[in-house]
Amino acid sequence: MLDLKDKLNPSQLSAVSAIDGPVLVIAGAGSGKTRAIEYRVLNLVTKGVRPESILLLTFTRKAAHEMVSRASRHDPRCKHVDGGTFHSFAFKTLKRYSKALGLSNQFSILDESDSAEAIHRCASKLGFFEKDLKFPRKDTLQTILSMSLNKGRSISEILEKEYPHFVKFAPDIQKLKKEYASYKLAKSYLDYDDLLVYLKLLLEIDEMRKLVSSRYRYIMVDEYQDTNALQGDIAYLLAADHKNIMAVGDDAQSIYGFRGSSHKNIMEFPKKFKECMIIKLEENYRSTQTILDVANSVLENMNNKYSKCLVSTREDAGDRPKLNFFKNHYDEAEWIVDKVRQLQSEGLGLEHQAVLFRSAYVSISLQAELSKNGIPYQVFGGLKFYETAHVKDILSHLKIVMNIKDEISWHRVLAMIEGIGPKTADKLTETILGRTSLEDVLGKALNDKCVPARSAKGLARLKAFLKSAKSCDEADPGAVYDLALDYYLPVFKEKFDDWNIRINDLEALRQIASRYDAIEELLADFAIEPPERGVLRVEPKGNSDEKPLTLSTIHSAKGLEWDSVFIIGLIDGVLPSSFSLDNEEEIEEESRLFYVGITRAKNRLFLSLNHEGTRGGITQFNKVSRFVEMPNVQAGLEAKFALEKDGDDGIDLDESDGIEPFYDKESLLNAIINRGRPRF
DNA sequence: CCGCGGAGTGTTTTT
DNA sequence: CACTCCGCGG
Repeated sequence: MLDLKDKLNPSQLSAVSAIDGPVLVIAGAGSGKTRAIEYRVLNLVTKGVRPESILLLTFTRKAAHEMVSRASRHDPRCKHVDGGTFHSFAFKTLKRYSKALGLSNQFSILDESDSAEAIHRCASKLGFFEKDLKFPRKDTLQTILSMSLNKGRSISEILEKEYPHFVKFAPDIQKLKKEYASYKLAKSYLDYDDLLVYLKLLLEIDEMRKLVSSRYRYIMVDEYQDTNALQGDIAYLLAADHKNIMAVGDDAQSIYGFRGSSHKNIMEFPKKFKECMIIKLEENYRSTQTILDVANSVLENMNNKYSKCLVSTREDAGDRPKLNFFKNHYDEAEWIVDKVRQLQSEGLGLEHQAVLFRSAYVSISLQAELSKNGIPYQVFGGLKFYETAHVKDILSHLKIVMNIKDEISWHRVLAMIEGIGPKTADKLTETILGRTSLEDVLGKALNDKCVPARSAKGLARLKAFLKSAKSCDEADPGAVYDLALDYYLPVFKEKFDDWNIRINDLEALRQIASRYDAIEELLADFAIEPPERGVLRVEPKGNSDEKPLTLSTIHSAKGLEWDSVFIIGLIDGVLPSSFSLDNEEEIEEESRLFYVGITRAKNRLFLSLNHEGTRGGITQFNKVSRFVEMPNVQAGLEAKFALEKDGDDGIDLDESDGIEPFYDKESLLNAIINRGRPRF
């Protein structure tokens, strides 16, 4: 019934047919990796493996879902395959077995800013902000602690490398680390890192590991190059007993070094699993050869050589990727809008096109231009929806209904009330935490005596909200949400000048909330796998049924593909990011990022930049990305302007293709003069 | 002790 | 430019 030979090449086939034992698949970009995973799941299930015993760890839940649903089309049993990110798997597993670690399973998840808040409280308690030294800020502290964990380095090492000016605080931060850890334990809080740390601890208990690995007999880990040491250990532990593990990855696409990931896990996989089978998927089914030529050149120019050289299986060479220079970001945005429209009129729907960028802010003027032209779009990456102040505000109200021990949320909710500031909120929170039930809190802890008179009204409203929320059906998150919104709305309007814009988010959130069966699930999902802001921000002005154009950071575009891809902001200081410029390793990561961006394109690739950068009101000239200037890369592109020395060697100026980039003589001159001048 | 206004700072990528 | 920190008036 399964005719695998027809659908797969020999390498894919061997990956798919491997059933027991460790397998490492090195899969180049566009080499049909998703397809291999899809068919392997299918093959396992067809061979009688229970789908529930297959665990598919991927980078996003979307990716897991995609592979599972494709496999399910061939065999509906595949739907029961378990999958998700390391973090969501950790959450689920800890919910189940937290008792083994002596933890309550009623924990709340702290996202990054909650965690920073908690760290701030701990640091204040230790008096670190009182000394008139410049102790690091809470976000910096959070980053330092998290980095130390994810990179497996001591706090001193991290400080020396990344924050040399803070080295003298190493002992204090060490103390803070302990304080923060015990704080979290006391409050039943887990931050993102704890999810992994505790999962690893759990799996190190022989009995528990046996339990978990008898449940999951077949482990598959996608994007293995982007796992960090902790995740590598978890993968190892999951498979330690049965050795049925397949890791899939591509060392050339490792782009999460900043989070402690490294392709080391790929390198070490064969050492950890001795008889491991190694399979390479090298043929590229996705892109035209001209696109791959540029991608290959990017890799060639790196010091860390990658053996890979992508070869297209496609007959058509395709158009040469284009490089366009624009005077400023308005022109760039306008041109992209025109081009997108043009492609659309040629029959290429918006859903087959994508605009990619290094950092979200680069896309702001494009977003404005798209809206102006009624082109629907969705943005992936950048500031998350759930990180905005108003969303965090309203979620805090739901959190305290669910968990009266949630100190951070209580504090946030109380301090919003008129007349209650940080101090009073502290005091109130403290008395609240001594109580065991919400009734108790409403009756005794929250009384008017401890707040100024002008806060009485707000406090009474809060109590009324909590009372009705508690009596509300917990299985109806929509109803509870409405109550919270009712309460929060006046506060919200007072707090934000731009509330009329932000209110869209709160309404979108209402829709999402009503889709859940329990508030607890909603809150967990929001912390661990939050909806992308973009999904909610589809511009409604266009034709309502039109599928939107994708705007995405390159990071968030990982694993995806489009017919036509625009990569904007090819500026030194943007891609590569200015933060990476003094560090060889980081620049290499940036170039892999460029590589990932390029290899998303199937048929058409447009690179662009604009020269008129603005910084603090002063106009500066942006210098073209060093990646584009690399010799073979430039040769592979059809550029609109020959810059500087190159003359017209290998550059084809004939085809104007309706593009109107421009410079007048003077600004071009300026651009050239300013080359080499550091931007920051 | 709250909350406002001014000054100063650092500014990416994600679970 | 947005967020945080600081100092002052109420």
